[in-house]
Amino acid sequence: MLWWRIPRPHGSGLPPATGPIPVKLTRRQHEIHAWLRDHADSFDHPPAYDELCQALGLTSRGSLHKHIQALIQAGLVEPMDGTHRGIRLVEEAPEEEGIPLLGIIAAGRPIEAVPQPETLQVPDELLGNRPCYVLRVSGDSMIEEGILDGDYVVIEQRDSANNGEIVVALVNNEEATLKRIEQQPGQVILHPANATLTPMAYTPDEVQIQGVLRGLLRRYR
Amino acid sequence: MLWWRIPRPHGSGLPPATGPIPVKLTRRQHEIHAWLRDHADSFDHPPAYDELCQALGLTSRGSLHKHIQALIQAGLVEPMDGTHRGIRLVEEAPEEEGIPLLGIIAAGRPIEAVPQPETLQVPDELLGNRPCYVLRVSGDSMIEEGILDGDYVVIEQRDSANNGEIVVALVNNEEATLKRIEQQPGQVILHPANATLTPMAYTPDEVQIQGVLRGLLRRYR
DNA sequence: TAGAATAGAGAACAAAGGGAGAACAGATCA
DNA sequence: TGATCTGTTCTCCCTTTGTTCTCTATTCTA
Repeated sequence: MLWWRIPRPHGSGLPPATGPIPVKLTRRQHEIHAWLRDHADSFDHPPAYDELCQALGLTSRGSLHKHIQALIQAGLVEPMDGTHRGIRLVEEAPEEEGIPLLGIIAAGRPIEAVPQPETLQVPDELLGNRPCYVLRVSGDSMIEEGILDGDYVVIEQRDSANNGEIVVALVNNEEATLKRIEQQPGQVILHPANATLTPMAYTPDEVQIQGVLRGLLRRYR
Repeated sequence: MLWWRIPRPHGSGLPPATGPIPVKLTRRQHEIHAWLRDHADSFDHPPAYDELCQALGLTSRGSLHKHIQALIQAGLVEPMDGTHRGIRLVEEAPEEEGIPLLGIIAAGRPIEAVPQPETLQVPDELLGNRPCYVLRVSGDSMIEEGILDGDYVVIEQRDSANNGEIVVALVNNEEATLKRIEQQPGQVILHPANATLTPMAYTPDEVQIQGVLRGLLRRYR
């Protein structure tokens, strides 16, 4: 199970559902609500009672009506005031804000974007003043700095860095890498922290700084 | 998220008059409460008496009822006023302040308490079900595990551990240390992660486990 | 050692949960 | 406009679930 928080896309600015906690629901009500959430996308129209009955294995609209009524009471389903337009879920309140996990960084390859943008709850202490993002580290190129395979690094978005800082650098517009940077007149050296790898030198225009390391998170399980 | 836990408002005690008291629970009641907390994740709905009976190896709902009633009395379980909605734990109100930074741990010395108790904002994802605290690491004894001088470690309060876990161990009631543990019949070996240090073996009664490493935070500046 | 506390089994019960189906009224559409 | 669809209301029924009881076995305690 992923341990970070996946934000819900908050599409329409509908009335915010002010904390209707599904805990008050009965088992069946919860089941139906879950079904609606999971299948909301597969309908081009909001499902009518009969469609829903069929999908849920019910024969009686009246039975379903009781459950939907409870969901409306709980603020999870939009009340339909006399209309015949199907069952619509109330848009979920936007999830607590976090820092986006943009992808996986492995030395020598472009940053591999994660399929769907997730966010990580990052302590304020690890953030700078500028916008930040999170990358998952793949590989051992910085192992001697205590940055291990699987760690999450908090990166402050910047296009320049001080010597000695650990940066996310884009080399030749294709390889992204996490390295300690040393900038000299005419050349930029990227130092790994792994005895089996050697520092690499580039011309300044080959290297583009994409951010500076500000924090690190690791989870043990 | 354990969605079926009820948040307990800490201003107005939810348990009517009894309050969040250190009520004397019997052994079995404590067992059942612990089981509920540990297995909360594995239910997608509050468990009914019958489910719980089956899980706990009971044949009689009536027997279970007595225990649950005691837990309700103790304010640990939400009273169900005539509903048939399953057993729901009362959840502690979310701690806004964060996790307490208890002190600094350096191999071979007692944990040095910080002068003024701070709290650290720790992502939920790094926390377990049990109470946690944070220690600042001093020294390089676990450097090869990527735990550096100055890192903050999130420790889950426990008095036992599995082999291979990294634990906070109190040796001879005076030295606290962060090490990987190996428990064998008759001896406990604490493995550092630093080539300049050697594993140390103790008798089981010399070593007291104070917690298990759950997460790590590092700040670069 | 007697009595109390703890723990469980199992029967019986009332109420809630969940569903079927009929009937109805307003909305929708041909 | 009339036929149909859709949400609503209602009544009846069975199952599930929490509760209450009594009875028994075990463990703890004065």
